[in-house]
Amino acid sequence: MAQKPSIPKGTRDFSPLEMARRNFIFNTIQEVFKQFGYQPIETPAMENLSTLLGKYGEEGDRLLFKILNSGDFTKNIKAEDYEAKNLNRLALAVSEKGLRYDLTVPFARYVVQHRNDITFPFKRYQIQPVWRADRPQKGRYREFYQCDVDVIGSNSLLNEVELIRIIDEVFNRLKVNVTIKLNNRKVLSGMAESIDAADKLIDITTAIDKLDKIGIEKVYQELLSKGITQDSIDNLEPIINLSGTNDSKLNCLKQLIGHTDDGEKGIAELETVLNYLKPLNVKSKVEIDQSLARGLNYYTGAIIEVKANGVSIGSICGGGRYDNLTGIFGLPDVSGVGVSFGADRIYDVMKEQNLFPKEVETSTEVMFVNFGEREGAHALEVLVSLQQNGIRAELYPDAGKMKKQMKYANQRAIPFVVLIGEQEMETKHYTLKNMLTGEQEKLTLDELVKKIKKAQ
RNA sequence: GUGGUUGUAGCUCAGUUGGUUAGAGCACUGGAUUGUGGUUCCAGGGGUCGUGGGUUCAAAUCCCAUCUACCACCCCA
Repeated sequence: MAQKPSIPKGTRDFSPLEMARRNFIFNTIQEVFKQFGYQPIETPAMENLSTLLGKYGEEGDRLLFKILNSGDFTKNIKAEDYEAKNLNRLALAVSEKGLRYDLTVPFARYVVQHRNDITFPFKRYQIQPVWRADRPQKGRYREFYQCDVDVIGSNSLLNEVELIRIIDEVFNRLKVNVTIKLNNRKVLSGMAESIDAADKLIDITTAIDKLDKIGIEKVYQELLSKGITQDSIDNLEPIINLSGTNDSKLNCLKQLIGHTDDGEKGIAELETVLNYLKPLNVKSKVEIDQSLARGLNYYTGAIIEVKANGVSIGSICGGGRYDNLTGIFGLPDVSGVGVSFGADRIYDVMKEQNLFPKEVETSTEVMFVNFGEREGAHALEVLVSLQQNGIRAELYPDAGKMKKQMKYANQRAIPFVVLIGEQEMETKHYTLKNMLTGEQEKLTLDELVKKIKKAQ
C-alpha cells in the first residue's frame, strides 16, 4: 500500500467498460454535430498564458493550470516580487504557458489566427479535454471533456434554434430526460436597468442565478450586501417570481421591463427563438428561466443551460451568444453562439439512471477455444471467415485448460464460443455455444455466420 | 481558496476501555471436473491498518501535520 502509485487529484483512469460507455456518448454527440453540418477542429492542450489570462475573471485565473518554463525558470524572477510574495507576478515570471480552461477561448484565438482561411459563418465542433485547478467534488473534475458546437460570424437567431435542436437530438439519442432553460442577457440588463441598478448587473445576475439553490430570501440578502437598495429589490421581486408558461412569462416581462431598450430587444429575441421552435417538434421541455445567468460575463444574447431531470448534478450542457469574443484578440464585430456538452457529467447521469445500452459493452462477439496446435490452426481459418463477414472474433491464444478459456469468455461477456476439436475438424460441423443460455449446436461455417449475424 | 467528514486485503467493510500472530464477504489462484463458463464444495496466496511525526511499557485505536476521496461555500461542464 505504501508506495502504491496514484494519479493527480481530480483525474481518473478509464477502464475498458468505462471507455465503451464514454465512446458511446462521444460518438452520439459527434454524429449529431456532423448531421447538422459542423466541422471538427482541434487545438493544443496548452495555450500561451496571455491567451488564457483575464478571460474567465479573477476566479478563472486562479483555476488555470500553469506550466513551468523549461530551462532556468528562475531567471525572470524579480527579488522584490519574491520578497513581497507577489504570487501573480511570480507565476508570470516562471510560466508562460497554461492548460486550456475551456474550448471557447482557444476557438476564438483560432478564428482570429486563421481568419483568412475561414469561410463565415463558420460552424465547428470540438471534443477535447480541459483542465481546471478546482477542488474536486461529485460531477466536478480537474480534467474533463467538453464537446463544443459553435457557429461564428452570423447574427441570425436561427443559430440559437439550431443549437436547441442539437441539444434535443443528442439527449433524445442518449435517452436522457432534460429541461432546456433559456434566457437572454439583454433581459437581465433590462431588469437591472428597470430597477435603476444598471451598474450592478454582474452582482444582480450572479445573485439571482442562485435562486434555485438558496431560495429567494438568501438572494435578497446577497443583493443587499452588494449595495442594492431595498427599493430596487422590491421592484425586482415580481420579475424574479415570474412563473407559468413561456407565453405568460413573456407577457409579464413585456409589462415589467419592456420599456427598457435592452429588455425590449431581449424579449423579442426570446420570442423569436420560441416561435421558430414551436412547429419543430422538439421533445425536451424548453422553458424561459429569467433567473438563469451563468457566470461567464462574455454572453451578450441568448443564455442556454441544460439540466438532467431527476438527478442532482450541475448543468450537463450550457452556452450562449457572445457578440464580441474575438474582439479581445483583435477581430471585432464577429458574433458567435455555441453550447458545450459536459461528457463526464452526462456519463454520471446516465450511470445513475442506468441508461447505457448493454450492446455497447460487447467487444468480441465470438471466441474460439484453443485445443492445440492443429485445432488452433483450423480455428484460425474459420475465424478469418467470420471476421471477413463483419463479426468481431478472437482465438484464445494458449491451448490451456478449457475451464480457464471458458471463464475468460464469460468474464469478457463474449456471447458466443466456438469449439473446434478433432471431431469438428473431421465433420466440418463446428460446435457453437451460446454463453447466455448454455445451448450448444453443431453448425457448418455458413450456418455459423448466419446464426451470429442474426444475434448482432 | 474557506469550512466539515473520511481512509484497515484488488473491492465493500468488521476490529471491544490502547494489550499477544489484524478478521469477514466478494474477487483472485489451485483442486473436486484433462471437451465446457456463470451454481456448489475444499484448499491457498494477499495488509508494515493512507503517509510522516508525537504521546505510551504498548497505537489500526489517542494527538498533530500532510495527502486522497466525499460534502457545503466559491465557481462551474
